[in-house]
Amino acid sequence: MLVTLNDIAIKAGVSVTTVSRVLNNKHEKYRISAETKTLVMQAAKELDYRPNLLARGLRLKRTHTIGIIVPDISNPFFAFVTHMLQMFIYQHGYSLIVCSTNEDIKTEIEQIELLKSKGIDGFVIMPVGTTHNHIDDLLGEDKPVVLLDRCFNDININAVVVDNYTGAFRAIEHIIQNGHTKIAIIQGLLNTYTNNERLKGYREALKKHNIKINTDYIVGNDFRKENGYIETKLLLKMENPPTAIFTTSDLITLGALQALFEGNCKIPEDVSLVAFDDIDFAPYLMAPLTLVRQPKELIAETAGKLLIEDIKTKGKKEKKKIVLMPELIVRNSVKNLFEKRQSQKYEAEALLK
Amino acid sequence: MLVTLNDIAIKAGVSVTTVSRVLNNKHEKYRISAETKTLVMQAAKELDYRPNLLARGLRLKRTHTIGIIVPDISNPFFAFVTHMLQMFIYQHGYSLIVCSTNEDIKTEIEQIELLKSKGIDGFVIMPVGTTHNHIDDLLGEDKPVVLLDRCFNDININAVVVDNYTGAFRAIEHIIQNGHTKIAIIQGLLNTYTNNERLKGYREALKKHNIKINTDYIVGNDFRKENGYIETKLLLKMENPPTAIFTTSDLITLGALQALFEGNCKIPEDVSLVAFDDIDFAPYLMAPLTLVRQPKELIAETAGKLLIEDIKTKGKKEKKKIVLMPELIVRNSVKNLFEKRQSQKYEAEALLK
DNA sequence: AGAGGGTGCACAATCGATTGTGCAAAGGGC
DNA sequence: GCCCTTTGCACAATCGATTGTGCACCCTCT
Repeated sequence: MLVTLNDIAIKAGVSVTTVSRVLNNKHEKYRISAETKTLVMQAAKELDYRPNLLARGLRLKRTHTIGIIVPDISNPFFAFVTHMLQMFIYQHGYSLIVCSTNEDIKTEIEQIELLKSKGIDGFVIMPVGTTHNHIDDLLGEDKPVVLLDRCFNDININAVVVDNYTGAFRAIEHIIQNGHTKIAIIQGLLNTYTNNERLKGYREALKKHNIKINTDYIVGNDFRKENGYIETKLLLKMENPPTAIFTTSDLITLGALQALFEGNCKIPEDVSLVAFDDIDFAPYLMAPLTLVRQPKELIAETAGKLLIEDIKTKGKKEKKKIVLMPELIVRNSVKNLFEKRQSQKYEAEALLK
Repeated sequence: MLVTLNDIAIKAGVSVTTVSRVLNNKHEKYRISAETKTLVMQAAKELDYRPNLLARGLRLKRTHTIGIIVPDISNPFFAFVTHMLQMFIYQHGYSLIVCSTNEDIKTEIEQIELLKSKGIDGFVIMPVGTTHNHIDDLLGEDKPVVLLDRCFNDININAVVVDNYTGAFRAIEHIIQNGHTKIAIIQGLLNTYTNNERLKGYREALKKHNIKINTDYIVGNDFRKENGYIETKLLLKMENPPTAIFTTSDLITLGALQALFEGNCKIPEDVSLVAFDDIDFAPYLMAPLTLVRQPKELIAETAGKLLIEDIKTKGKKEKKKIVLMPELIVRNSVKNLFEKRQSQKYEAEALLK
């Protein structure tokens, strides 16, 4: 078994109390003599003492552990954010428990309960869905919480999100400015914050440019690859298929690429594609992908800061909602339909001569 | 504060002992009357009791928590394996603490110490480097450990690895069979198990086909993207550049792609490329990538099974080293130099006529 | 009625660390 | 020499859950 305070106490010939006080640097407050102090330090070093963090956590009700609830850590966006967050908090003396929920609200609730039982100091949550009683409960118990990527507008809570609305809006507007009017969107999980905002951006952009919304072009219901694959297949089979597709997550994009590939559809010649979420390989795809990039590093670091601040101030500080701006990266996956018309015009003119 | 056994005891009018026994389903062993049992159950339900896992862990020395030490969770391969592992062990009632080491042995040692202090029940470790005193210590303390992806041949320990040697060997042989002799390898972190094996596969394949090894073609020292980028740039600038490059991790591949892209090098026309590690987007890249795929799901599941078995049998069972076979996926990133010669021959013949 | 056995539960120690309080011993002032 | 202060440390409770042991009480049998 591990070395305990008691072992040190025996070796140093003092009480457990004294050992604890020395090791916690409280020798001044409790007037431990310099002599005793070195004696204890010596013994501790020789025995290679490591505090039992379960016992300490039980006593102090602080575990220096943070829990993160993520929908799916195999999604590159979430994986990257998790990695950054762990790096950040580790520097501040915290460790991270990671829980994947597989986008299932029941699992999410269970995992949060489990983490509470483990006495963690704070939560970073990327919630599924739009109900949030379980998160309200956390707030009620004064547990530090930061929502990440997805949030709720109707509660006062720390949150770090990207302006999904504007991101989607700009993406769609970019497509429209290239002459498209038949634009499809493959949604992620319905009723998530991110999906709602992205859909709103899609709708508003079309509305602004007086393009009638065709609900047949609004498809999908899941952030995963299979969703992107199936919906793209179906879109391609439509009588009046879209000329451009907006995919709302990296995994959806992956599925869409697969379907387009199998259908022998060239991007952007046959179909234009714009994605939400950065994809590392985007520039090197058959068609370098135009996409909406989220500031991933900044998201993770901001969330980490917010949470640790909340823990240190014991929730006294006001809750903040921080909205970060995504960026549209234009590459070469959107066909310019005007140019086509132009060239057709030229060809026509040439014919007339 | 959370509800404790004591709260239930008061509400039910019995002792804490009895409450504990009822809730742990030990009413038979300790002869608790059916009456008392329902009384306690009622009270527990009404108060929405959740056991304090710190206290339980302290007492029982079991926390139902597993720690995973991963070099870099933002690496897609590691992220996927971590996700699968978490899913698997969660079904068995365990949760997962994730620690990234950033390929730093010092961090790795620290993290392992930390996890020990947290009283976790077992480790899954993807170790950095070739020294393993810290892991020997774990074995000495009878902590269940499973190595994953990387292992050491000189200790008796549970491990799940891929046959990196054969994977690399086949990849290089495939390149050779397409007529290449100037083949470069961009290595990952030196002296890691995976890197050593992959390098050995590279060497042996060349040797088998009587191709002299040019050490100028053996470059790189890190599994990250920047390494792939820089080394590819340098390779392209060589006086006598390679005609094919073997990248030994997905992030190295990403960096290499970037360098090739910037250098306006077409794959496979100008340079051939074969990668180790599956990349989701591989089929849809400008040149659909030929690569060595590792059975990721299987790796994770096997490791999970092995670890849980080891925990349940308290290390009584014999240690196993499980070697899984990778698969060479041939796409279109290797140029066939014979065909070129063929066509040159045809052209020459045509000229002669 | 008294012995013997079974039933049903509580006492108290334990895991390891933290901390308010109390109490000797030493030192100083008169 | 006596009282008071200061110094230096230990006692014991506490966090919440688990478990070996002990002990009333009741029933039954002789």
